[in-house]
Amino acid sequence: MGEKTGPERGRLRNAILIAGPTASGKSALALELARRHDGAIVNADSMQVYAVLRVLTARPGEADLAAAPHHLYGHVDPAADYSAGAWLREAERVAEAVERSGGRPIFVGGTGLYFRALTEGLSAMPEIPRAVRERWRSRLREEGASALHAQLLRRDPAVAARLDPSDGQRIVRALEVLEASGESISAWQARRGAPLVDMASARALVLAPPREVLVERIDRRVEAMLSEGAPAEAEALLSLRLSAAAPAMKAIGVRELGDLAAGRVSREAAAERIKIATRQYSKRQATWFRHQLGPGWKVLGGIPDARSAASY
RNA sequence: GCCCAGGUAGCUCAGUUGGUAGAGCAGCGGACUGAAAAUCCGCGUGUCGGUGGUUCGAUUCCGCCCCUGGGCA
Repeated sequence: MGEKTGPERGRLRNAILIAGPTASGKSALALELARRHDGAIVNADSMQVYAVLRVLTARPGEADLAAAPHHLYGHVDPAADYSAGAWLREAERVAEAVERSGGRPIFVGGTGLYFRALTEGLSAMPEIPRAVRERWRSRLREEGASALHAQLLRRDPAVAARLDPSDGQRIVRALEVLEASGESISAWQARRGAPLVDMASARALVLAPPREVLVERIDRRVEAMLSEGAPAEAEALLSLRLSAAAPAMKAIGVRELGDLAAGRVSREAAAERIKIATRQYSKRQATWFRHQLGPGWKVLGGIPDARSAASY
């Protein structure tokens, strides 16, 4: 809202933040910390918000949900438009409710951008009319990224210069914001949003286990998912016949298990492709956390256990 | 045992009329403000099966050996 807070200090004191790549042990650590600090777990993962995908996104199961309050898990219709902005608004509402009731919010997830939103704020952005968004996206599909980059170069040269001509997604974003508001996206971004989380009083942990450890845990997790209903889950999502562009459709495993269901690949091959995609994803996450998190984060170089959690 | 095909990057393969080799995938490094499990950028990581020979020079040509697949016995 229009309230005046300090430029850097977030409103929310004493939050706990746990970031880390897939399969690094975030959820278990969050549960342990929730137990010790009367915490309420708040999801900071862009895929775990979606209904339907529980196994495939490694969302907490029944036992975990019963052990501590959990928020923002599986509550979004996979057909809905969702975004970092929508998530931040929900996170703010939930965190304030938790705080009012005397609990302590514990944000857990693997989406770096969501943590940045939390700790640095997100600039206000204009609403993009559906027709505008659809038009630029379809032009991207039909004309390709570099044609739209040329467009952007004409309309907003400074922003175009900063974007790679192949980066269709960001080019389209710049174009739709410009068209919807008449103002450059760089002008919107220059007006920094206020952070929600006060880093000075927060405990911020980022998990960074050795790569080999992560790879091994990923392999095991994928096998477990396959035997715990992931194929049926993917088919359930696919049967909704959503646009291929819907974010939930991009969850790792959906495409691969769709191919399996259609008989285009063997179970073996599908498993291997899911493992590879997950490894690549975890690598991008690790890079993000290595370089993009602000100051004040404590790096944990291994898989946390219940005992070591006492010192966090 | 004989014949044929093949042994080149982690994998699948291309190539060098003799001047120490390159694609895809995998992998590694990086960027990141409302699709972020997204989107994008960069990087060959190699006793060219082994060993002798010919040659100024052999992964390439020749001999022998080893391994794999197929065929004949």
